[in-house]
Amino acid sequence: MEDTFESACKHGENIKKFQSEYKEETIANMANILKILGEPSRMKIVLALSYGELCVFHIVEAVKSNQSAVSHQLRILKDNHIIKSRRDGQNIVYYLYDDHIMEILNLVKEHVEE
Amino acid sequence: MEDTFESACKHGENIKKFQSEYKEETIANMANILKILGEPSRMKIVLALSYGELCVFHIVEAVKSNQSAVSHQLRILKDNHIIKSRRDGQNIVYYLYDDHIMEILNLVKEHVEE
DNA sequence: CCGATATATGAATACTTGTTCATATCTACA
DNA sequence: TGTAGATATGAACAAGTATTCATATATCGG
Repeated sequence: MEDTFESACKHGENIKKFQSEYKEETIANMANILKILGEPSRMKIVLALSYGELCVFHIVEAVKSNQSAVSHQLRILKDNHIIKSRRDGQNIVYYLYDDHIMEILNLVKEHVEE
Repeated sequence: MEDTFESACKHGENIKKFQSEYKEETIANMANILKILGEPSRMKIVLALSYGELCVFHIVEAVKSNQSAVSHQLRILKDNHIIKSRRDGQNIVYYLYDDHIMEILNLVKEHVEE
């Protein structure tokens, strides 16, 4: 059994394992969530909320940004099920969707702190 | 002690905890690594390499891309210490820098598969 | 109901970045 | 040493997106 088209490397079999374990859609979903978290403005919001729910006013304060920018990012985080919101009087209170995201971010923090 | 400027929410103290625990630089580094992984083209390369080292030729095959695009992304991954490379004859063989990245990606995979 | 406060939204802009194309570099081998 | 194979690089282009500005919506107190 001769492969007529072969590089010097001998690891072709592992490619099939990779391709069967990771479907395009899975990879797209994985990349998508990381892309969303991979923006300082959004990352800050998530980390701030990890200490407890906050209204928009306090989020703006925490991340030292402005109301409009924060509101746009909150929308993106909410659409992607990273945070949820509820109304509390005149305020909208935001909080994390679940603990899973923070498990990931804690690992990332360890990683960057070596 | 009266704060003259206060929203209806009562969670201001947590903001300080967040700000002292996460410095700007830490957040920037965390976001940076997630941004890098948050691109399907790069994510695929990393996942493919998690099954073992590969030369560029095989990476191109694994991720179904082309030589130049892959080479550019390999550079970015290498510059950010996500992968390393060594020469093996005519080939350059790429492999993961350490296990840490895959720990993160495994968590992410769990997350998207619910 | 009205004004004030809190939040969301849409359009426009500016910036970042992934891909492509062409070409350069480097290694092995005849 | 010259040629072929393997990989890297640079410039140009296209596409995506974060921020800003202006404005809209919604809630509460009086």
